[in-house]
Amino acid sequence: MSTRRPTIADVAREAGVAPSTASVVFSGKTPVSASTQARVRAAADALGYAGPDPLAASLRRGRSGIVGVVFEEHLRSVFSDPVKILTMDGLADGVGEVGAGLLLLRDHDPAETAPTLTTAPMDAAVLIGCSPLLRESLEAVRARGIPVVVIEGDAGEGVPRILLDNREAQRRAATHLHALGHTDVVIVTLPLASDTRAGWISVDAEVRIDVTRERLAGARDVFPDAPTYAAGGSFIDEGFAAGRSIFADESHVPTAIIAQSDLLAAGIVHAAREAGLRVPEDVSVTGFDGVEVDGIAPAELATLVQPAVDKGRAAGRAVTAMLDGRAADSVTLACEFREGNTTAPPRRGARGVHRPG
Amino acid sequence: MSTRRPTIADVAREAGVAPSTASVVFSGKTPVSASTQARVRAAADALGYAGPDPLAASLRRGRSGIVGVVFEEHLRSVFSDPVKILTMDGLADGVGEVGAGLLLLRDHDPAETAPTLTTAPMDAAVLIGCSPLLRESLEAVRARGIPVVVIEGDAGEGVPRILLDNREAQRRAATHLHALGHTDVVIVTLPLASDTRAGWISVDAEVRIDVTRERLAGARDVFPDAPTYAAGGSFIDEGFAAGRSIFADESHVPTAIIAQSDLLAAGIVHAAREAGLRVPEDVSVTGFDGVEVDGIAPAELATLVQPAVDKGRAAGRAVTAMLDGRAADSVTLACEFREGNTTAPPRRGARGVHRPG
DNA sequence: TTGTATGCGTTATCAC
DNA sequence: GTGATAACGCATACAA
Repeated sequence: MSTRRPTIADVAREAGVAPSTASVVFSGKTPVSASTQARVRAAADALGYAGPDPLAASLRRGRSGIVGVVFEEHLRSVFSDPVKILTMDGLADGVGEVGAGLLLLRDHDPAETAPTLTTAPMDAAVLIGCSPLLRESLEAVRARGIPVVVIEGDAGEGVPRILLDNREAQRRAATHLHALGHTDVVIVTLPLASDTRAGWISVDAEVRIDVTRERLAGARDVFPDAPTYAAGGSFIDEGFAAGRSIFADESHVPTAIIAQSDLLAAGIVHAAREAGLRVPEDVSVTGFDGVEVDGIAPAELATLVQPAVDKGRAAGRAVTAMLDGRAADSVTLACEFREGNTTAPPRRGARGVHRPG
Repeated sequence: MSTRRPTIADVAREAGVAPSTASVVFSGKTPVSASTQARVRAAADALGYAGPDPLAASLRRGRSGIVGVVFEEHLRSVFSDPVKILTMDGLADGVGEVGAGLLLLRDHDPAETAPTLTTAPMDAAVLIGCSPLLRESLEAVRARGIPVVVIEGDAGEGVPRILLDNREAQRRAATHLHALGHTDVVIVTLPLASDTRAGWISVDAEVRIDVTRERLAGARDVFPDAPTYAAGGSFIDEGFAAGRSIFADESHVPTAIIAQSDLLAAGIVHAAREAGLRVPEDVSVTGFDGVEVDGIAPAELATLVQPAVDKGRAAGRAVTAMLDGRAADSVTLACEFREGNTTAPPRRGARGVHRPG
């Protein structure tokens, strides 16, 4: 018994044909007579040959059939973020046309052996978000001549982007609050960077994550001086922590809170209830994303519904196009404001601007 | 200007060293003097060399750093199934230790170019579910000498399995209903096969999907003759359709319904309400999975909470072990019954009322 | 229709 | 510490 697996050369020898002939039998690229075909198959069976080695085949033809999907955070967080899940759904759909597999990647890898943005065998890459950190490795990827598409981020010149109208959309929510009469508003943002801690931030704090920056800008277009708390991630628990911090000082409770995600908003609603505040009578809350959040019924968040699935699908199409050698354009998708029931005019006797204590 | 990308050989030539030396500079496997190291790096920069080609490197070293995750259904369905998402989460965690990337695959591919179970460049495979259809391709994979682990399925001899105590768990729910006095029970199952249509099935209908079969067996251990409706998938809408069918005949409404998933159960609750039935006063409902389902509050499903994340993590660990050349054992994880508030003794006047106890 | 020859880009192994 | 060489396993252009 030979210790190594049989190769196509072995099969060819066993069948008494040339390696190229055997190869063609498996790929079907060229007509082969039924008799030799049968001989080759028989030889393959006899030897326990399982078909061409994917790695070798890929090397030879220069394509792996793999599209890398790169996330900024820890990989498992993808599966806890409802928006990302929807986007992946759309992406799977979009690349399905070209029939590629999706390889889940992180930007930099703690372990040594893992495939990363620079070392994964992929034909194209889709970045979800694009921090400055990621932008470096991206340079290497582009040097490899691999098509790249970015969802919600800026990867520089020549990289097609799939975007939302984050700033405009967030401004719409803020305008809605303003029209109701709110002036005493607190903003709760997504993380400022991939490694920041939660807490109150100053007006001129540097925001390294695009989505966060855009949505913040939209809110500040209407409420330039609103105190701002940056969360550590888009989780209900983070929103809850933010809410506790905001409601800690009972003598200064804002009349409205603009959260940059629905999960954050849900946590804030929980915190408000804990503090004995009614939503929206005592405090209005708006979210962002338009995902279904469990556990805050009968509250139904005022939010910006984003086309999460379409985002992924658009990215998939862009990748497909580039792989075909066609050009791909950037796309901006629009969010839709859904009023819900978590906003109302400010309560009577609202105090002045809330200050973090 | 050469039209092709530079290779490590080009870099070596440019730097005036041997290809092997240049290679070592990038891999760091062998000490290299600082000076040559610098020369090589400089040459790489000058040529715009982006590092070793992953495909070629993988071919040479026989490892791609990729773990394939295979699903029975359309790939995008993964992202709409809360249980699978949790399992993926755990899996990402589990393989993270060995630092592998996760490649999402379908078992058979409509398009030609996509990597499939048999053509993807992977070091190991994790199957989620294992239908007879899948079992064929699996043979080919094993022939390639690739370690395989199956979650919730049977892939035959020698393939480690990560299982739930589906039958026992479902029996526990059925026993609970029986103890409450129910005898007039309907079972709503998951799909019988990957392509079946929804509808009532006979007692001896063939069930090709393992999970469905096991859970059905558990329910029938207690209610052998219960009418059974097979859903077309684990969706709220499917449960709703099942419920409508069940409640269509007002003169004969069962006192309890055993659903094989929480999503199905949620749909059944909706259908019950639509039919003017109260849950649990008029009809009891049990689910399976223990995922949070939105929209049925204040109902809280009686269900079997399954350790979805642990399932994935266990699979990841098994893969890691096999990749290290160690043996991996099958694991059976236990579900926990959560009573919720959707079960109660059967309503008066129900056929065949039993005394509780 | 089949066979021949070559290269895809690396890296492991050994000698120096 | 560095270099020569030989695979890794396959697919394709081209000749027969």
